[in-house]
Amino acid sequence: MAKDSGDGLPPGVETAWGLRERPGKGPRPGLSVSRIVGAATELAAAEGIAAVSMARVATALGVSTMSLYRYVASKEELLILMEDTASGPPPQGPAPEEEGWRAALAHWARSHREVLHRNLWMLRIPVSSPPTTPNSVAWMERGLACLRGTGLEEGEKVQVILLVSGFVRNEATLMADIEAAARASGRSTAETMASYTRLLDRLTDPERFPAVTALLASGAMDGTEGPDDDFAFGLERLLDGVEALVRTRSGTGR
Amino acid sequence: MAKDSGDGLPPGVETAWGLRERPGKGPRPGLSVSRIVGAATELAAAEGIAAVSMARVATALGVSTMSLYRYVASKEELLILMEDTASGPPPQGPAPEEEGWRAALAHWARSHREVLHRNLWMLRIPVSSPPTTPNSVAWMERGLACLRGTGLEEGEKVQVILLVSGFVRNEATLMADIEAAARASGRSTAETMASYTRLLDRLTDPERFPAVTALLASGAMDGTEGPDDDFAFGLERLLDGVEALVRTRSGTGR
DNA sequence: CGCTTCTGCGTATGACATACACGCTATTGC
DNA sequence: GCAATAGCGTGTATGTCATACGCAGAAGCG
Repeated sequence: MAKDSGDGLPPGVETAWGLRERPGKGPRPGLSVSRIVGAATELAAAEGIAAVSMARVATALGVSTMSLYRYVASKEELLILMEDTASGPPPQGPAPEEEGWRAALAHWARSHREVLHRNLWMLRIPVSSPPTTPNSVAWMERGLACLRGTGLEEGEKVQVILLVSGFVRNEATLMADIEAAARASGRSTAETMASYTRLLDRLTDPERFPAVTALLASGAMDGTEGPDDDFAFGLERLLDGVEALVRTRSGTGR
Repeated sequence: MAKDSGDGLPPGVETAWGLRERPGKGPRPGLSVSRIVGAATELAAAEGIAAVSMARVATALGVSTMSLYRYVASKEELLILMEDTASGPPPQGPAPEEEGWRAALAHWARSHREVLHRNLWMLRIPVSSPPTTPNSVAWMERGLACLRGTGLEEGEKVQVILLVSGFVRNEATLMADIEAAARASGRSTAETMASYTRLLDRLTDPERFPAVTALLASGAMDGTEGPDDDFAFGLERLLDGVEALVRTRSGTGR
């Protein structure tokens, strides 16, 4: 009865939290969750998330497909575990007391972005359930910690964190999409953008789409701004918005 | 030679733009792109995007699976067209000259949200290419138009629009995920949230996760705030951030 | 009329997640 | 020592999916 450690947490996730002792009954396991996750991640990094099928992961490990199900309840669980290990623990970063919440949160956001950048396949995993894996909770923890001393209510802090992480994810996805489209067509990202603007230019009647036409004419879409600038721009806007809120509260603002 | 209207625009998308005349040669088509899209959308609304397979759409229309490929080059194209028709044309909304860019952009964002809310399946479609369908360009047009008179550069306007639409999409996805999880477990969203916080509470050691522990203790996760409040909160932050930028420019700020 | 072109469709291919049942293995209680 | 037991690896099977290919008939063109 008390074997299961509580609410319906998937077995692999329980392993990740260090719960679930191995009851050394049957034959010794020839595999491990982490080996499976490792192989799957390698596959995803090399050929994209679409290449991650139970069959291919199994052959990469030299076992049969069905063996994996002894360690992982479903493919979805495998993906969640991949995400958790790829995220890794959050970085230390500057403490909000020393350099202010803004620097701390900006560092957190940039670290988050780097993780996604290094593991672009993460962006293609459909989100299905709220985060319950150790590292994702740890990231949440660090994000919240950035907002110590701002005077924000706890609920507001979560919202801010969700706002920032959503932005990071979004920005990274946009960039990854462009790069993926470029790679698919065998051209550079700049060429891809250029052909896209040319297409838009051909499609948009200046009368029906004056603002788009003006945008295209301005040359702003010619890709002189790199993705790093885009990210920095969005993050500054976001943090400005948060700062406006923080200033209305009793925090020091430091 | 000059039959194809230019760069590699998918045939169904060309139809959506009104290009591509029917060369009345063969037998009259018994189907149409819009009928296919309609059936697929009904299916998605009723059973989620996962239920949309070429086979099921075809049977819903009383034709064979392969017939669909006479109208649509691939399933991906079908999804794009579904998205376009479900979005519909953007709303008129207040002109920035009358009520200010902020009210205009807020209205744009809310309308965007309503579309997603009415068609939750849209959130599950993997984004693959930059928007080239008529309605998506029209939405972009209206978004840009909201920023008339702000003094922002064209490039900045796109970034702001991308920022806001990313936020809307993100917020809607978060909410849809919770609702989906609730429906899957047969409980209400409030119960689902409660069981989630209980789970987190059990997992998080107060020493390792002080901020999360404080959050849980504060009762802020007890779901008294509805999703509408969350959305309004995030949007205000975002617009505050944009406003900070606008104020540094020569625009009237009106 | 004959030619071209487009239609709908049947069949086939190869990939996929996963249920199920079997035989085997290490440990535990006796 | 020994049997019961639980965990392990795997083979086979099922049902679903997107889509390539080729055929037969229809509609318009000359």
